[in-house]
Amino acid sequence: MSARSPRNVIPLRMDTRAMSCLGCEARAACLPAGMDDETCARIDSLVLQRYRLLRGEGLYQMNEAVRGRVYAVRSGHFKCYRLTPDGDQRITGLPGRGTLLGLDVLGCERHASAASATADSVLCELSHPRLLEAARRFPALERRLEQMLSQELARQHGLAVMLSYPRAEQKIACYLLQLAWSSRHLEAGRVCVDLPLTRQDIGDYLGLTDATITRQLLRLQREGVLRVERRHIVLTDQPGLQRMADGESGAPEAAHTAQR
Amino acid sequence: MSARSPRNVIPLRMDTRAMSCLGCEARAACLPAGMDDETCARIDSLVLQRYRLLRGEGLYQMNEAVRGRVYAVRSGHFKCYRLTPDGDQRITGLPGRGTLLGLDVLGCERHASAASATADSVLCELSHPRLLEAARRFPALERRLEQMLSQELARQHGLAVMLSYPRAEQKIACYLLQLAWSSRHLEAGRVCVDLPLTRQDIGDYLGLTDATITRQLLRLQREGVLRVERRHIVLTDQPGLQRMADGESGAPEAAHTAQR
DNA sequence: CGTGATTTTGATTGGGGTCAAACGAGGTGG
DNA sequence: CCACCTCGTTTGACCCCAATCAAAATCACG
Repeated sequence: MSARSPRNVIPLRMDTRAMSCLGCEARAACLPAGMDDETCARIDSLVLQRYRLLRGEGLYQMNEAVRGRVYAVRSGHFKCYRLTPDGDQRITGLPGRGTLLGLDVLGCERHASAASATADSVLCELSHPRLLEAARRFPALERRLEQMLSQELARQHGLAVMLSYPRAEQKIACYLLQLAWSSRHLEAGRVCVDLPLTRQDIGDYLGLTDATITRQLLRLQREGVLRVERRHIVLTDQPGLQRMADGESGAPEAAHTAQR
Repeated sequence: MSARSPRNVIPLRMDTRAMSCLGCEARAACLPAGMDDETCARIDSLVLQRYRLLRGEGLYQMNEAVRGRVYAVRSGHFKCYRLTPDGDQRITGLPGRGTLLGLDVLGCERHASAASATADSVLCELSHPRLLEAARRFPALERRLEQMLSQELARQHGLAVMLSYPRAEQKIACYLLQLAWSSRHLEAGRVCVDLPLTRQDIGDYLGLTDATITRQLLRLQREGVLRVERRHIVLTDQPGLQRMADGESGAPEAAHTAQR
């Protein structure tokens, strides 16, 4: 009902380099991307507070009053979703490390979607008006802000494309590739990803059901392009996965499947 | 292959009030929304040129170099889409009157999606750098620009929600309601809309096929919520259509279909 | 070690895709 | 004015994929 309760507001020590933007692991993907330490420190000084949110905790609810805040994801993952009249959630985005939350409500009075953490996370809270004011004074920040908005739009376009794929296999392959693209950590030479969501949530995101997610993942494993270990996925054949995302089925039957 | 060919660049007379932003029919939905004539005239002076595009003509192609331009739709409709490797299009957005095109490529070198007119249209071309510079000088414009970006993001969220509806009926109902919301012209007391797209394109937009669009439209007609006359649709029972978009089927069998 | 959440698995069904043909309207040229 | 062509729409038959419902299994956590 109410906003995020104050007990979750854990003011982390912000004086150390590690806790400031300077030593942030998301620095390269966040507002200060590509900027020198001096500019980065200026951006850091815009941060009002840093929060720690536990998996499952909400940041804001649907229809909650907008408070002129923008949040940067320092670590963890979030989901943004709307609740339909009949009670199930439709996910509108999955902001991860370095992403800004709250850019979609500038002219609005109330949030059109809710946001909650899908993993233990740390957020940096900024005042939206102060951020804009700073942008006006520092052109580099202004350009970066525009770029991030633009990226966000492009990301949403990608989501629309993914959602309109006809086959479940394509959607999941595409989703996994996206994850692999952002979280690049290797394991025995293979790209591997940790799913930040339950099967249920992945299903909501892709317009499928949890049962289908499970089945398709196992199918992809059977086809030999990846290995599933609960939430941990090892991509053993990334090009093959890419081919599936592009719509080419496992069986190479189609010699000339030009559709249009 | 190449950009919009120069012969389509029809420099319309811009000196008259009717052709300027002051007398534009999209004024209330475009950049100068809510501004006085003086500010509106300033915005008008930012317009480099106005183009007339015929139905089917392209504005830019995928992978075309970005030229630092932003386009405002003065009249008509556009579709933005990506081509998949196997040749069919995935529509990422359907900008209409008053919308800005080209906001999604600020930090990019090349367009990730193509744009073309789905109806005879008039575009206003602006220089992106000059627009931003003007925004810096006029806070009202800056706020409006942010608001439009924000709106665009919210629109995309709505698209994602629509695409993840499980049933074709819901998607189409939702799409029609969106159309009705923007184009409000009445006919014998009933809201009616003219589809700016072919069945094929609507299908691409909603992740369905043209055959399904046809069948669902006729089904909705049989259910009595609308009348189909080629591209012209009369909504005879808007609340009923809304109920369908919300997922409540025609048959009121479900007393407690809580799913989650 | 029990409890609830998450994941897996199975059997069944229906919605929408696919393919193909027929139809209709608008435009062009003879 | 009509023949012709093309594009968009309608319609039908068939089939497959993913939803649904339900139960079992596994994991996470106190």
